[in-house]
Amino acid sequence: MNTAVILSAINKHVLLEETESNFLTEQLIPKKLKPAEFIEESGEMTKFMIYVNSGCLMTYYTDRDGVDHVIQFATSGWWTGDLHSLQRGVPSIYSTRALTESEILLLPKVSLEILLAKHIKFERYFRIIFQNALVVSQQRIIHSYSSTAEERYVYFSEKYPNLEQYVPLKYIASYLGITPEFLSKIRRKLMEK
Amino acid sequence: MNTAVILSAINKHVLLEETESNFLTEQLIPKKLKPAEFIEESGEMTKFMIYVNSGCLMTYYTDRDGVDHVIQFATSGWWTGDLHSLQRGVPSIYSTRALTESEILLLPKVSLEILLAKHIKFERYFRIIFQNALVVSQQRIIHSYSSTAEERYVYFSEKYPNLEQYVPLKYIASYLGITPEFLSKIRRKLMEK
DNA sequence: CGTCTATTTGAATGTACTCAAAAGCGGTGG
DNA sequence: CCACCGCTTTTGAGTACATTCAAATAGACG
Repeated sequence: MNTAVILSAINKHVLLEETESNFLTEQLIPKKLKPAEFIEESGEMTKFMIYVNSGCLMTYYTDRDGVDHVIQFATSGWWTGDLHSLQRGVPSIYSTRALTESEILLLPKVSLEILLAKHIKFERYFRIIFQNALVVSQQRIIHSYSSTAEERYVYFSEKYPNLEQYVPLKYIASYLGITPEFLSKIRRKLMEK
Repeated sequence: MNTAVILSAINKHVLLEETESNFLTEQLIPKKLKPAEFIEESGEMTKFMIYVNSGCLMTYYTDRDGVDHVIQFATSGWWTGDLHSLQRGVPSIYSTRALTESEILLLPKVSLEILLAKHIKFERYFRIIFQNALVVSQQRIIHSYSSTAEERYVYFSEKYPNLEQYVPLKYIASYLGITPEFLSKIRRKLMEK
């Protein structure tokens, strides 16, 4: 496992100096995950940001009725984790686990803080990352309010065509905010067309 | 109208130098809005970020059926506007207008870029702002998926008790993702309790 | 092959929407 | 000061979208 991928991804947004690249590389903790393996469980303190090098992870929230709600699928090139827990030092309300064999890089909270304080470029990088994520998140809200479940599903499968191959449908249903049974009915209806 | 409010708000996150405060102050364009007055219309390029000094604005999206979907109410101390349009230079899909008499400060796109490039503190400030907004946005998604319309309304009125006094119910319904008729029925049901 | 989990199916139900109409409410002008 | 206008909110009946629950079927893995 190496850090070439993340460095080139970051360099699309900011131009890192040699020292900055090196510093980041030293801080990152590589880790491999097996399918279904947890990297973060709700109730725990979040200790790092998670960068996905390869594979696919999902982050979900379990409500008071015990129902899971997937809030994000993270594939190669995505950051994931619970920002709120990380920043405020409160227990996380999310769990994150691998859906497939995955290679990830962990950036510990302290390292992130040093990175942000000492190396200006990273402030810029994360500002851009968060700004983009915010735009996407707001678009998701709009889309969930102005479309039917069927439209949301069609949109989802067009946007993430490959995800469907290895993500169980029930998690996709959860991400779309519907029950697995209803997703099944939507899919049958679409097949018949 | 003055900039003391915004400066002190920013200083809660980063410590601005005198020169930085001054530079920001010079860039900000104060503006007063009357109720129902637009500051941004969908289809136009977004030219600035909007800081709300006083009053209340709302940002909404009009879907292909002509239905409005409120995505944000911005009261004193909030930033609003269309980040996506601002950053990418594409026409905005959102409209923003005042709900009450409001005083706002406009930060032009170019000024923002200079601010970010030349004054490190602002990268940090906006990184924090966007990060917090992202957390809130994700919580809103979760809440909209794991609660009924009634629960969402109760939560909303507890979280923004004052908003209800001057925001028409139909916009609150829109923000909650329900029809005005249904909100009316929810309210009656709650009154009867 | 058996077991466990995911997916599908169907019937009954519930939540929220649509449409149409009435009631309320604030402003404006005669 | 009241009548009228336009807009918001309420009401009710009928409907549609999505859920629940129970059970059958299909797939994956040891």
